[in-house]
Amino acid sequence: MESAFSILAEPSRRAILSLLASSERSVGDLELETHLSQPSISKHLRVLRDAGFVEATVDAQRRLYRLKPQRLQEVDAWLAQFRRYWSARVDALERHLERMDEPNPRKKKTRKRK
Amino acid sequence: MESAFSILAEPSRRAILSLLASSERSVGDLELETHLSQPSISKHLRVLRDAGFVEATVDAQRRLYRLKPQRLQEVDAWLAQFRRYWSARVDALERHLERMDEPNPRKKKTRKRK
DNA sequence: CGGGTATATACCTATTAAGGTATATAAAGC
DNA sequence: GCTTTATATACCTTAATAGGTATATACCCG
Repeated sequence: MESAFSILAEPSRRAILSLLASSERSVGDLELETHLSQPSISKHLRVLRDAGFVEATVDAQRRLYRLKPQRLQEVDAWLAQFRRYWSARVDALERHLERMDEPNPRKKKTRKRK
Repeated sequence: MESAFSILAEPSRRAILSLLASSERSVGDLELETHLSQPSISKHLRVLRDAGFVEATVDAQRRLYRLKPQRLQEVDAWLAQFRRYWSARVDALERHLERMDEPNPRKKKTRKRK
């Protein structure tokens, strides 16, 4: 499966997701609320749907797209490992302790090249 | 500036950042801890540095790379708009209320094509 | 059924970006 | 000074992807 990040790398897709964050929308709605052409919107929605970021329901000729949060949660989860860098003050201690135990002896002879 | 997401789209770069999350490392350290070639590591570090995700200090021939959290915080901030989808139960109410006020009248005549 | 509306897709082209190999730069230490 | 170590960069080739235009599909309504 495509990584969540590679899907989100595309600015138009992020814009679409931001719009869908507030409520579901049709392709036409999205066309009006972005500067994108209709085929472009449809193609991005296809990518987002295949990747599990959105789902659609049929309303006559329209397709109503809405957000599916799981893939975005993945990103949130990946970020967890870095959050102590900005979350709380106490965590500065954690980082300090880790520096005490780095993988770099920082002096003396070195490893060898293959 | 390149979007944080496009930088993170590359799996090797995410791996490098994950390693740096625990402590700073030299290029050689990273080479040993990943399956990447040295030029590949250097090139990814270059991208990460230019994008502000890491910084380096000189230690003789070595360069010691460490994390700079700001760009990752950007991602965290962008995610904020979606967090109510998975954070608390109360937020389900929010979403429900928004659905009451969608941009789709969902019946009757339509807009015109240019 | 026919015309207009809504969305999806095919095809083409251009750009970007990644990996590989080779090489350049620079410092270490004898 | 020469050799080894550490990292950066150049060049090449290949693959992925985005946007555009044109067209297909499907539904609505009179």
